[in-house]
Amino acid sequence: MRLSRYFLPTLKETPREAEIVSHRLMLRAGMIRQEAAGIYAWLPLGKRVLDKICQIVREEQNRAGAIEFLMPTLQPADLWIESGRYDDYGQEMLRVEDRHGRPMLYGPTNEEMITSIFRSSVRSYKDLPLNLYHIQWKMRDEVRPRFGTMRSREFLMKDAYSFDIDKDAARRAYYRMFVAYLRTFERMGLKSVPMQADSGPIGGDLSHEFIILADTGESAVFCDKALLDLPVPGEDTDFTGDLADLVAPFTSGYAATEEMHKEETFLAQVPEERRVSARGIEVGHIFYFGTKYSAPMNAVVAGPDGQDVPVHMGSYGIGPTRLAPAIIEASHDENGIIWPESVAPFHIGLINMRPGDEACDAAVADLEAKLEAAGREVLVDDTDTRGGAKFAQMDLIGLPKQVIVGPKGLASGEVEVKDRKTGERTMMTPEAAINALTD
RNA sequence: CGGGGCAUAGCGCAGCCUGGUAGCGCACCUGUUUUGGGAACAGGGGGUCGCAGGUUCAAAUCCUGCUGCCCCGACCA
Repeated sequence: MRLSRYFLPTLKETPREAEIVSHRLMLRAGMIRQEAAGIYAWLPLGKRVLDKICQIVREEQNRAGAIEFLMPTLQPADLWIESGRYDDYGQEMLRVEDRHGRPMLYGPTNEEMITSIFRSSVRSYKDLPLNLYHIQWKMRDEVRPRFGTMRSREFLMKDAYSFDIDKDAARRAYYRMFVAYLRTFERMGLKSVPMQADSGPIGGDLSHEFIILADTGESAVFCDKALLDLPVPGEDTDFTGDLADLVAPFTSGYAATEEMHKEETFLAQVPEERRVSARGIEVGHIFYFGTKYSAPMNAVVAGPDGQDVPVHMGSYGIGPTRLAPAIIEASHDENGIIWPESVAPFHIGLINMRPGDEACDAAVADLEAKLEAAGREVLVDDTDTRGGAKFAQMDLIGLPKQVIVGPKGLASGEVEVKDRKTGERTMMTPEAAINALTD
């Protein structure tokens, strides 16, 4: 991609409304633009990041046996009246009426709709287990949206819904998502800590929030440092088996958000040197809720004995529009964003120091073609901006690697390769650069 | 929803107290010189001063009402 033909409205100065670093950097890097309180447009660079995040989420959901589909953003109110949540949800639910006067709503979540879809098509326990997910925009009309897309009113959410014949099968489904979540966040370069969450009226221990530690986190969290060092299950995990043994290490240590925190237990259970008291960002939430929706909405299947029983359900959420700022909170420096390779909008920033200079143009075009042929995504700065400004902008948008092509280097047949994270700069031949960048 | 603040060019701001027909920096356009870590000079374009009323010969400025946005708290993926 050539910067001269791209749409990348970066800002030198920070818009006044942005308080936290990820919000400032997303605005400055031209990733997002605010359209109303808590409502954002995703500009091309931001859209690329969002797509990469969604793709990782998708791959790990699929790996864990979930099946992607898509439900609409607008839902008929009837379903919510049936579940009893239409009145409970209050003003956070954006309600609209269609031209026929039919009450509709912009979905804040989809339990009702998925239950309705399930019950109309699934009749037998033989069709279970089933886990369906989608990645769709949600709307929660919060009183005070803030922190950019970290807490927006309209947000993208991956929500998965599992259906099982009984509680034990539902637990296994829950563990599959548990492991999928650990893997998902790790692939984005995040250290996530599952923390037991309030499971509401259902009770039990099958509700976890996945928290990443960051100074700007919205809630205080407490955990055992040992949990931070646990290895995450690998790609070869067999999701068809019971994952209880894989999950156990993550649920055995102390980890709690402030709502669930019990100081006495924390002090008793965790040795002083391992006590972590920090702030966290919730990037995922999974829970088992039994027959909460299936019973009132009559989502039943015939069991082996031929008798209908309500299915046991769980739901599992990840917010990609929150993950983008969460990753930035975890990975930036004073110059801008530092994207982990896996979610970087482009892998390489290729800077032409002297556009119009024949040798520079040719070297850049050659590098661009070869890197792209090797599957690297390259953003070429071919603008006639001065060098300093190019460097600053490239650092701001945080591409993991930069290649700088200019007359000085080319005089000795070399280009400069720079690592965004370490700042390390190395002169090498274009061929060596291609090798170094296409491992 | 309680408390506080802000609204003037794309972004950051001054002007308002003491009314007189709008300014600075960055960004943008033209030209020249430049060019390896946010260039210099010269010229230029862009604003119904959030909206609606009112006071006045005259309102960005004073008064009233509204709207939007931000921050702290409570609430929430």
